[in-house]
Amino acid sequence: MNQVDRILEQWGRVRPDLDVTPMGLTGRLKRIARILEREMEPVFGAHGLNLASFDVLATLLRSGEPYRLSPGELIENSMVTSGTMTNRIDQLVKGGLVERVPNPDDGRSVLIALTKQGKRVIARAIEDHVENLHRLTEPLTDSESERLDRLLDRYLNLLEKTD
Amino acid sequence: MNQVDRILEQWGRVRPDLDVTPMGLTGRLKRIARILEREMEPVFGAHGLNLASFDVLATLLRSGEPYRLSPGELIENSMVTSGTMTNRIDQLVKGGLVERVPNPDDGRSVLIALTKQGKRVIARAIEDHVENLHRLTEPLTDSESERLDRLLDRYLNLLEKTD
DNA sequence: TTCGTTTGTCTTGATGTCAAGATAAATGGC
DNA sequence: GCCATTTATCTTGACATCAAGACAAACGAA
Repeated sequence: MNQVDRILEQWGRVRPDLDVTPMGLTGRLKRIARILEREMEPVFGAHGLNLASFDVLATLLRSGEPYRLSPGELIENSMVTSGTMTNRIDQLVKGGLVERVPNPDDGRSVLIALTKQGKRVIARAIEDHVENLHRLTEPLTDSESERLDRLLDRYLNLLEKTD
Repeated sequence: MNQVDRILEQWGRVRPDLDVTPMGLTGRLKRIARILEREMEPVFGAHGLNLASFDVLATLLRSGEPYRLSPGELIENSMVTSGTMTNRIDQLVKGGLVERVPNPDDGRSVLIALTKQGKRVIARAIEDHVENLHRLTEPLTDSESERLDRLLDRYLNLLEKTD
């Protein structure tokens, strides 16, 4: 009996007219996501990063050579607004991890490029992060992980389709 | 093929030495949680609330008569810091939805009590919210919802045990 | 070519959150 | 009963985010 179950029970007592079944699923999702986020942050911190800066650098690294993307491309990958991305980039520029270079194909745009130091930092951070993810998912059996991943995949596809 | 799958594929190309399998599960979780949150906000907004104020009011309502809890109890329910809860309560007091009353059993503490208006607002908001949750989970079949909920329940219990 | 529209990025102001510490009451060993 | 410690809440300062709008370049229909 965990926190979410207790919440469902309370609603059943106070508002028995409501069918709160879906709250179990969404509540657990939210809670798990929150816990995972908090477990990830210290690993980012060990490399001088936070969730936001790690997110941008990792997107650049996995885009492959020459490790350059426009702010617009970074925004698509991160589900944040343009103002947020400007701020994230500013911080990274200040830390010397990326630089803004003019986009030769579009005068309105710039390209965000990993610096040498930025590449070094994210290349190491991603290793620790992946190791941390293994630690965080390993309590589940392989079969459970697979089934959970499949169901999440299906749900995500359904949610994205609805928009 | 969605965004998360694309990310896994990119990592496979750029860093084939890393086993990024767990990233699928955690990435989808995060993304779904984010989408759900954004789908919920407009419903809260329709009642003059946001996620934070809805959270506090709903906790008070489902606690049952006399709809009073200490800030500490609210903090336990919401996974936020004490400073955050102080701010949330301040906003609700300003809006006339709750009031701070002295705690007769403990001079350090106060009780946060739903006002008449607060109770009216949250009682209506919770109905719309539950209806919205049904909409958001209904693309899944009953069987899928159940299996997903069971797996999330197990994962949440495992994560909370580890702490 | 021209000029209105679209696109890509940045700016501004407000808000919600957190960490760290302040404050005041309650608790407990002596 | 006294005082150090613990507990409950609030304060402060910093920061990430968002919505709305500003700005400049690119586009496209006439």
